[in-house]
Amino acid sequence: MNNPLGKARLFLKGRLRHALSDHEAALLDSVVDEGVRVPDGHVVQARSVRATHSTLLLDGFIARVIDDAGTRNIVGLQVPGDFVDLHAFALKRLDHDVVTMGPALLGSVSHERLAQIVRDEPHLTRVLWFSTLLDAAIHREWILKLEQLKAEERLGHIMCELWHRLNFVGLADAHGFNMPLLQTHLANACGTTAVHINRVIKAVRQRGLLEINRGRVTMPDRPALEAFSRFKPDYLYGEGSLFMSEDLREP
Amino acid sequence: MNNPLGKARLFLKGRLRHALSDHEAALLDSVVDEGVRVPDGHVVQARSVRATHSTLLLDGFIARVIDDAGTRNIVGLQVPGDFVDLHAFALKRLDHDVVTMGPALLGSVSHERLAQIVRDEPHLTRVLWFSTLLDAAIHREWILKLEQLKAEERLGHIMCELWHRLNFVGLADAHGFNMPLLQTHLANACGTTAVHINRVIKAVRQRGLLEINRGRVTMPDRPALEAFSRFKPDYLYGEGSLFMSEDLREP
DNA sequence: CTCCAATTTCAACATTTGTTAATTCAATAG
DNA sequence: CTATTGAATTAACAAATGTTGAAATTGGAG
Repeated sequence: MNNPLGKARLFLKGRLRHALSDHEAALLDSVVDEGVRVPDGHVVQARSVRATHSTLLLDGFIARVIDDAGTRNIVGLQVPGDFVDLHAFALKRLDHDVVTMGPALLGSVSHERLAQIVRDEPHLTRVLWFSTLLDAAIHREWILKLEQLKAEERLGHIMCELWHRLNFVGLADAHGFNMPLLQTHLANACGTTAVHINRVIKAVRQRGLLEINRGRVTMPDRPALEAFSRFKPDYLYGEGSLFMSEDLREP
Repeated sequence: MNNPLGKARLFLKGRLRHALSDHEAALLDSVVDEGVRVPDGHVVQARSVRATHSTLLLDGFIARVIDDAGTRNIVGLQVPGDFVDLHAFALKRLDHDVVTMGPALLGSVSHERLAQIVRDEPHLTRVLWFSTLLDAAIHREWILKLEQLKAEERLGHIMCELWHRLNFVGLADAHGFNMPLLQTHLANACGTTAVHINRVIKAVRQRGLLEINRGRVTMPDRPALEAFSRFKPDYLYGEGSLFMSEDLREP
């Protein structure tokens, strides 16, 4: 059953969780320590600081943040089940900060343990590698979104993405999801200003596509929102998607 | 000497080429086949098609392209020495097309060989993993650039990035570099239109910061251009940079 | 050389987004 | 309950970018 109650049970859930053997799932679970609760704004891994551990997000939201000349930019978002700074295992120093958005529960794995896995578990290594490339695929979709979409569509797109990612791990419902991000943060993630994101939120609400208020996102007609935002979930490599790497199953 | 004349000699040059032992450099070199010359617009790896090989770019330029609703968007650029679709080894199917910009020379490695490396060479595996995360770091910087910079600065930023990446592999000179991208392509990579990129090229030329014409990029005052574009090269993980992972040296 | 096609350049106008500043609303401490 | 603070909302105006259509330039093919 792939250790369904383990600390790492959400890792790659909805993607290719079944690519892990029972042994691998148990091993992964055993190297994650007990979760630690941290408050809003906690810096999980700071830019340019030598990393010795990597963090599995067990509960809550995390943003990848780059502060530059007084402006705070969000270059990525992570949801429960994401190995948020596995990148730091190979890079050792990150180019950005990893920061909690709202309180969160964090599991930690030492890089010594990860190095053992790379040495002894080639298949699990490929799965871990895969999970970091999933982040890269999401980065590319954000680039695409920023290059070709207007602010209204960008907002819709990011909300659709979050719904799907949360749905993989069982945290979305038919009408939306809960999310601690403020309008300022949405502006930072959409490459626009707080004033403009407010205009845009109002506009999509009036279109009947999306409602956002105090921690709750409501999607009255998600298919319509996805069409409006030109959102297609393939790049998330979910189970059964066009791109999913079923080949990783074979150890 | 890390096999200085080998096919893979440009791989990670300027970054942590010295992280590879002679054995690893020779091994990497041995798994790359003879280079194949391909023309402009050649699709190295198509979106959603099962990949069986990964490609090392030996000469020329390559773009990561996502076509969507008639528009062609460039979500990444690759230069000689880049393992352009190593991502496809772990993902198996890519979310984007990998396309040559101008004629190019391509080396190829089968995924069977890569799987052997992952099984038998944990340190080399980490270095290959690192190289894909370098792409992710560049993706994040593009997101940052698109979120916070105006078109003039975006253009300057992307040109500074290319200069540094080409400089790592010895293909930049003091005053600029050669590049086959047309104004249309620069527009596609900056998230703007061909008409506007033309305005912008004119503007930065008049500022005395950058000249672009028929395949040649000239930077009369690169430090000034970098300041104007808010470009800082750390995220490229070059030798001696803030973020470079010197720790990967230890096998 | 001449012609042709692709690329670059330009102008006029429309739309989107940024900026500044003020106002309203919501949550919480006391 | 009230005061206070942070967040959300709105308005008016400025700046950046998109759109359309045309003209100029360039590099090759013949």
